Amino acid sequence: MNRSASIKDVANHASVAVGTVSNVLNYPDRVSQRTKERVLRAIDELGFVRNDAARQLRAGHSRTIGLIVLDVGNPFFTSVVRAAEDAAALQGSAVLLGDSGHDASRESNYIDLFQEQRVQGLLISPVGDVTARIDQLRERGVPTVLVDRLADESKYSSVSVDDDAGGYLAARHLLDTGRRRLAFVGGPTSIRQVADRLQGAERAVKEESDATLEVLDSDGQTVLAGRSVGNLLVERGPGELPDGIFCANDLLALGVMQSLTMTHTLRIPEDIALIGYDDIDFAVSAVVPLSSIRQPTEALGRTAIELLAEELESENPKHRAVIFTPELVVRQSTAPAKGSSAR
Amino acid sequence: MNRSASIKDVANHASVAVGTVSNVLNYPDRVSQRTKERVLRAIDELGFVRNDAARQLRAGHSRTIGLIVLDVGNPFFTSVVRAAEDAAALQGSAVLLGDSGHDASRESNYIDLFQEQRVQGLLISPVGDVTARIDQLRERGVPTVLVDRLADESKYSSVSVDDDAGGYLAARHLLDTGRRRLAFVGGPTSIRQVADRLQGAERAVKEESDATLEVLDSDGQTVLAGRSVGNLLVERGPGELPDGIFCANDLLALGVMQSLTMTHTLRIPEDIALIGYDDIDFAVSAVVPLSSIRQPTEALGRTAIELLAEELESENPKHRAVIFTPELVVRQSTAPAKGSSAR
DNA sequence: TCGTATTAATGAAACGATTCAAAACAACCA
DNA sequence: TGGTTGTTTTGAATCGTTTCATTAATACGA
Repeated sequence: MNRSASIKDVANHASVAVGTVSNVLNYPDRVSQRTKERVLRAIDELGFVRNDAARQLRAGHSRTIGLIVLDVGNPFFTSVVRAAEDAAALQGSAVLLGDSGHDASRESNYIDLFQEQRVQGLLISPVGDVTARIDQLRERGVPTVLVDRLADESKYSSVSVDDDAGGYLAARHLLDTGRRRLAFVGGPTSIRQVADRLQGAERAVKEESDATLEVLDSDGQTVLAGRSVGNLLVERGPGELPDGIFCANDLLALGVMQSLTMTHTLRIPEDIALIGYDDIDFAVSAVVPLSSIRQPTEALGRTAIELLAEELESENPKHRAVIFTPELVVRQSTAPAKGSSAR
Repeated sequence: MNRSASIKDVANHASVAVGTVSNVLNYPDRVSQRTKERVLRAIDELGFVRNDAARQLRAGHSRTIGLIVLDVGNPFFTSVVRAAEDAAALQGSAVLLGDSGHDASRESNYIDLFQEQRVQGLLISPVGDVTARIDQLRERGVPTVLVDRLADESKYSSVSVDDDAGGYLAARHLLDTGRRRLAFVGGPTSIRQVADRLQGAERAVKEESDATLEVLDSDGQTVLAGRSVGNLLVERGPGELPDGIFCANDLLALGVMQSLTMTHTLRIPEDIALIGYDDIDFAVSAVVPLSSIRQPTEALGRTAIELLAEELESENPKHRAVIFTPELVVRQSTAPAKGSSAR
């Protein structure tokens, strides 16, 4: 059996018209019990499987949604993807996944591919400026929702996380547990996320007249970069040290933690409290379990699908920019210092 | 502009027949320079994009390959996926990715979906026993290659990694660097991978008459499980300790490392050498950079696509089971003990 | 200028599902 | 029995490509 059975084969086998087979598949109520059974038996006997290509050719659109992320290996996106897939499945759509790997040309290739596939809509965490491309897609009836990027609500729908709020949350937590000499460790502030988190932290520190915030630039966002910063810290005199450190992500924090704990002169959290960002799996199983800021990735993925559904339903575009607030996860690395009066 | 332009629109706009437009797209050589230019201009002006559904309806098959993995969040699979995507792109196919999440029903849903999409073939890292399903697919002309699972070569093609060899490699390395009292730390040996790695290690140890191997059961394969095992070790008397530990994966090894380094009584690698498995990103940035066994994930993904291509080309099935050998990655955690004569 | 060989362009048919107006059938009452 | 209403079933038309047998155009030599 080389060619798979078509609806016509099923119709012949069951001695009915093709339209009837189609009705059994799509509008079972229109078909009498008797013929329905005959048709279903024929389907079973022939091992008939719907040809989706023919289906969507007729329908004019597919039942798939394109999703392009910057890096599927990044747990943040992995989680967003999974939530989006689940939400899409609920409304009967499947997700086509593309990984741009921060590469604009790969991104462009995926948009081309998805356009050929006539996806219902596109979710994209863009590499560069894709507004022109998105506008063009919309003209052709393919709505787009931006993911992990705040967009001008009058023009596009988007889902994003408030990094400023996350930074505030982290710094506020350090202050609330009695720390006053804070330090921010983060890569180049040209990265929006880093800049926003720093800004939020500054906002929190300004609320306390006796608190200070020192900014320590890191060379990237890796464990090794964090260790370098940590090594600089341990060489300082006791009076020059911060008592609370907020790292722009968990990898940096783990690196800092390594330096501080390796030398055995500084204890976490007694001498220095430490908090990261992202709440990666490793945070909980660090030598000292790491406090962190968790991003609502499931909500991001789910909401992105919902916004897309909204765009698909209404003809006139009424876009929404949904901004989520991250969540503080407290662990041992920021346990209150002895004798401090946490408010 | 609601409906996107079709090949017919392009033909009208350029005052040629539809067949000519199709030829410009598929066989540019058959078309004269002049008309080719006219058609291309029309395509550009109308923003024409091929409708892939119509295309594959005509062709009878798609240009996509289905890939179902157990967990996209697992770096092992992430890497396999990326390699498969790249290899597929080279031969002009795209990969549809499905994440079964170790759930047989999700797996089954993806197989259904891919069958409706008329994928050219299927790569699958199966949850349960899918042989019946695979046989059925093959009858309908959809070949399948098993990924990360060794299959009976007379029946199926597969790509897998030799865990026994990996275990041997790890233990042999510990022996070669002078260690003699080895320990294996690993979860339930009901997991095939764990059992095979242990078996390989035993094989290496048997080669040295003066070497011993102790098996320490861990409760799962996590950092915390490793730390528990490590805590038991540090309570032992000096004479009862192993001098080389092989952990069934890197997470366990990192946990063991945490326990040993936290107490400051035992040094890595001077007192105890430590080697893991998988070579995750964290291995290199551990407090003591961790030696590990790297699995050739890129080769797995690439080869899976190649085997699928072989199955697609030849009508009569001549399957191959390709087994890859993992690779030793030496880092500081297994640096030779002082004064030992590594051979 | 004519015939022939070569190259280019044409357009109907096919792929397989869905849709929908029309036909067939069934049920019911007068 | 005939008419009316409601329920099932039918099958041609359609979606947008590609294919391929035909036809048209062009080039070339005698």
